[in-house]
Amino acid sequence: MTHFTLLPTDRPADALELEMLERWRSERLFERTLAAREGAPSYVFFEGPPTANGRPGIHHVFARTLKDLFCRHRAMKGFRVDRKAGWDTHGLPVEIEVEKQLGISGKQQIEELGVAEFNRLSRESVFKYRGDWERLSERIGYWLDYEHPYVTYTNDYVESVWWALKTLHDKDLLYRGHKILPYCPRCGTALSSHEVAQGYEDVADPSVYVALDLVQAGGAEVPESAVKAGRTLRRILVWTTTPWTLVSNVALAVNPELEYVELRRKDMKDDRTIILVETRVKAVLGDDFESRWERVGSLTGAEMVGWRYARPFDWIAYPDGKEHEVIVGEKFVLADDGSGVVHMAPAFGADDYQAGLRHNLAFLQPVGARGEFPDDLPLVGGMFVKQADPLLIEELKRRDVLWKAGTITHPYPHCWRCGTPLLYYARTSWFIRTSSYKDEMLARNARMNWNPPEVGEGRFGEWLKNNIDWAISRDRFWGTPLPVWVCEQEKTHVTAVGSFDELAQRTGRALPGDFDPHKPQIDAYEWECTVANCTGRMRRTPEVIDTWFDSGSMPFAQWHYPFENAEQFAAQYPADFIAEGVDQTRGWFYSLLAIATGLGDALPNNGSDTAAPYRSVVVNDLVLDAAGQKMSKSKGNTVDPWEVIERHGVDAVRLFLCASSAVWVPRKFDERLIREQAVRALLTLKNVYSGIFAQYANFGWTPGADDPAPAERPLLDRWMLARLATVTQRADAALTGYDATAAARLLLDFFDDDVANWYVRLSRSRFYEMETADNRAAFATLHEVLVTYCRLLAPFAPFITDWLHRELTGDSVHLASYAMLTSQPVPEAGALETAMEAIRTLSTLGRAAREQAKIKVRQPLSRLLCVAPGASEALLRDLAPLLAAELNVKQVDFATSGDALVTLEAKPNFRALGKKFGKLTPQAAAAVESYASEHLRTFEHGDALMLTVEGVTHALDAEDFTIIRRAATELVVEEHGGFFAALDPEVTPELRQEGLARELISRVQRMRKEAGLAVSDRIVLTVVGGDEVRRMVDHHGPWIASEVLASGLSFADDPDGRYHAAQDADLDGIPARIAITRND
RNA sequence: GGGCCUGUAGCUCAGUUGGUUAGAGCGCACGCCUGAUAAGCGUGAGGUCAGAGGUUCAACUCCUCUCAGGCCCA
Repeated sequence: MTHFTLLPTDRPADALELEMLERWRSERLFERTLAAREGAPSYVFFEGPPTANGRPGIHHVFARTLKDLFCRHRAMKGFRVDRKAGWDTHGLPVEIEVEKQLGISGKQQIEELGVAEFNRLSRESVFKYRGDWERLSERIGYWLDYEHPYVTYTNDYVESVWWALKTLHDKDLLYRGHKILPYCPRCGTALSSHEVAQGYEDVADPSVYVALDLVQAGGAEVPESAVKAGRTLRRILVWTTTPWTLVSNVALAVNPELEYVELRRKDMKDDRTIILVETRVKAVLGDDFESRWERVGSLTGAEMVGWRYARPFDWIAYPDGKEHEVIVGEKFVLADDGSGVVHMAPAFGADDYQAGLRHNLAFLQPVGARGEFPDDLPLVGGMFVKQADPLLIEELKRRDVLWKAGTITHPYPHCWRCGTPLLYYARTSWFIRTSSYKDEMLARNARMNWNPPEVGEGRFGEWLKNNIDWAISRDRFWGTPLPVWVCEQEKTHVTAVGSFDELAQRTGRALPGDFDPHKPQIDAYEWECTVANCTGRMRRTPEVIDTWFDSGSMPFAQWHYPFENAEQFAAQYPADFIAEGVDQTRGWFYSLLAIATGLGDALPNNGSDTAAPYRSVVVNDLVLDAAGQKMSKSKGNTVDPWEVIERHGVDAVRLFLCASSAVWVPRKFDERLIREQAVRALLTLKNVYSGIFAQYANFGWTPGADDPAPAERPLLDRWMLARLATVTQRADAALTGYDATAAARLLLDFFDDDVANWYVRLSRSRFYEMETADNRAAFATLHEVLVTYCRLLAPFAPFITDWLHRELTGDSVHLASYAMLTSQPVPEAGALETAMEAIRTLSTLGRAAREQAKIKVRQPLSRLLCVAPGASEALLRDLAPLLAAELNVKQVDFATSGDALVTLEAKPNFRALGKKFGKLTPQAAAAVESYASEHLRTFEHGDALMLTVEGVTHALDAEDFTIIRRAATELVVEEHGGFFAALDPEVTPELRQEGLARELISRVQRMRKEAGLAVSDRIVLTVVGGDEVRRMVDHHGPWIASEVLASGLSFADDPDGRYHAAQDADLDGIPARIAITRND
């Protein structure tokens, strides 16, 4: 006989999960699930590779749960879902980790250590945390092939990336440029826009106004001041938040279209004027400036173009042949802040640089790669530029050009890894010309199924519209080396190398067996320039590439395409599905798209009319702490996933993460809520299995041919199966549509509400008496429900569902399909669900009526009169016994319009009436509501009903209003939404007696329990009491005996003999004494 | 300053294409059950749907603005 193991109750939350993990491992279950789908159509998933240089946190659990969830669902739907793990192993994060470990900092110290040694340590460091990631991923049930991961530093991977870069180069999409880039002086490298995006922080910076002397205006020399010796009469006001760039000032910019004003002090102690943009006068000089200043004149920006001024610092000589100390007109100058005059330092600002090119301005760059001024500069020589600000402000004051100095708090980009404020800095860099195929990226993006859509259209789409070329080179050490060789004599002679073979060919000798494409080894490869008549040598450009280019290459590089696995890659591209956090919008989501679009038909299935490289993407938002604060180490509010999992089990954590709110809304991580929602839901599942199903099935039920066919089972069972089919279909649809939250909530609600709280509760007694048809029907139905529910829930809670599914069927749930166990359609399923819904509504109303009448459910009552609109009357009648039992009434009647006690009312349907009557809807509705009962009765009999409102006449039909039946009686009435339950509160002597019998049964059951009797133990029951008790026992004796498993029941005047238990009882106000003895 | 999201009961969240008593869980109050029992169930009280305008016969729902919070960008 099958034995269903009961769930142990007293074990830690995670004990069962740890057991399952061990089982999965020893069975190699993941591999078996893949093997089971051999030859099936593929559902392609790309794993975004985590950087294994920090411990995974709870937000990683979230993202990985989502990835796992949809992959499991599709696998159960019959797809083959390969899931290759991957590791992002290059880049600054790794280098910084090594620097920390060595206690060194910056490029210089790395070079002192030796790049070879540094990169050796980097390679080792990468997997310092790999164990953590693998253990946690396994623990949370994230199924991924960790035995064959792609690793971005391997030779194969690097070679594929080289191929991609060369392909882009051949398409003229890779070029070297000179641009102002955000630059981290500590790390010594430029950052890409998506890296910069991660590091904005509010900081206090100087806000400095300087007043610079104009020396030439409108072609004439500006006269000297009579008051201030050596100064001119006119000055222009300039604003900056980076005083250190004033050292490199070469020009001022005004907006030609803006109005500027010239002002002079009224007191004449100073005869000099100042010029600034009109709209900023009050902000700069104060609201009351008119009491102190007089307007000398106004002028447009255009008028000032070409004027000359004297720069604030004159330490650096201007190069010959370039313009300097001149006012230029630029439209990017705004009047929102400052003075409407912008100082230009072309080396330190993107706008400045462009203006410099347009106006042939001098280019001063007195700042080294470490962000320091040269040693020979006066005053601030050798200082880090930002630290030099206070000294420079002092110097401005000393020179009497400082107008005012304060501080301003504004967001400023910082290095996302080391926190150093970034400098905008002119650098040579390699770029991918992404802006040249921006439109195609947008077109592909529009074809992608974004969840939620607004991230694709808004956040990502808007950003793509403003796409700028991707600066992919990094002046660092541990990364994929840029496979570009440049002629030392002529920089335009450039060769991109696309494979290791090609490298060998170029150099003319085979690569060594231990060939390592990383720095510094790779830098030793060089050859003679092959351009005709050129005698230069080709040397590798020293940079490595942005690690985002590595991860964005994973679709092909994970297969070492195009050197190997072409067929496999073609079958695994593009991805059907990826999922990452919203922070990847400009990270991986972008790099995948930018690379795939740039490569175009160099990749299979990658036409411009596709959604490649990924068809669907699910974006999850942040995990906040319980108070809604962002988690951060500095706040100390991070959550250790291991601790949470140990406390609640990961099934509960996964369920909570999916169900608590839409995954693309930031969710608060509150353990209290995990307990309330997920732990409780799983507990109900376990209770129903152990406490109802397994416990009693073990008395002798196993699934088999003796079970009645679904069509033969009671209506309650058929309803349950109909619901199950509906829920199966809906959960499947939700997951197919990538709505994890809807699916999770649907499933949790279904089990709690429909299964546990309705089907099981109403069926409980059916499980006690074995081997009847009804008993077999109940077990078969509950078995099917449990098995199917395990399958539906398995993608969310893979542990407990697998344990249960194995107990129930002998097989792992993860080898099952996402479908019902048997799935024979239930006739009239929809009507049955509707009718049961009505019964449940009436049950609520009936209970409310009992509360209102203050009659407890144990006291039987004679009659409940109901109205249930919209449900099949035949089904309602068939279901009525359930309602009668639930409410403990002898009879349930459904009112019909013909009943004498019933009056009819019409409830208008505004939606339908609105279409007919438009503006007259309120009047029409009022008219409908006022219809008399008799009038409605004739309508029910088929008479037409015409309604005229203010001369407008329409025929009304059944859609335009709902007829509500009300019983005009003395009964206790509750109603809601057209549903109506009227309870007859009269307790007749017979009912009273039966109520007492129920009281007695209840008492005895409690005593049995307190006496420690098993549910199957037989007893002898003795009851002592007055006449009323005697009559009750006489009348209901057999029933009482069968309910409490009494083989003997006697009434006595006087207690006698020895009992297992005896007690005085108050049976609803009537004293009695009850004694029981076990009958062995 | 720009883009996107969010604001509904004490708390966490639902609320279909606008349709007239705005729902659930938790918590709370009261009660039931005692064959799921270190469980289970019911009933009830809680909301001017952030605020102000507008469109409409009708707005939690659509539009505009404001406020508050969040993410991303300048």
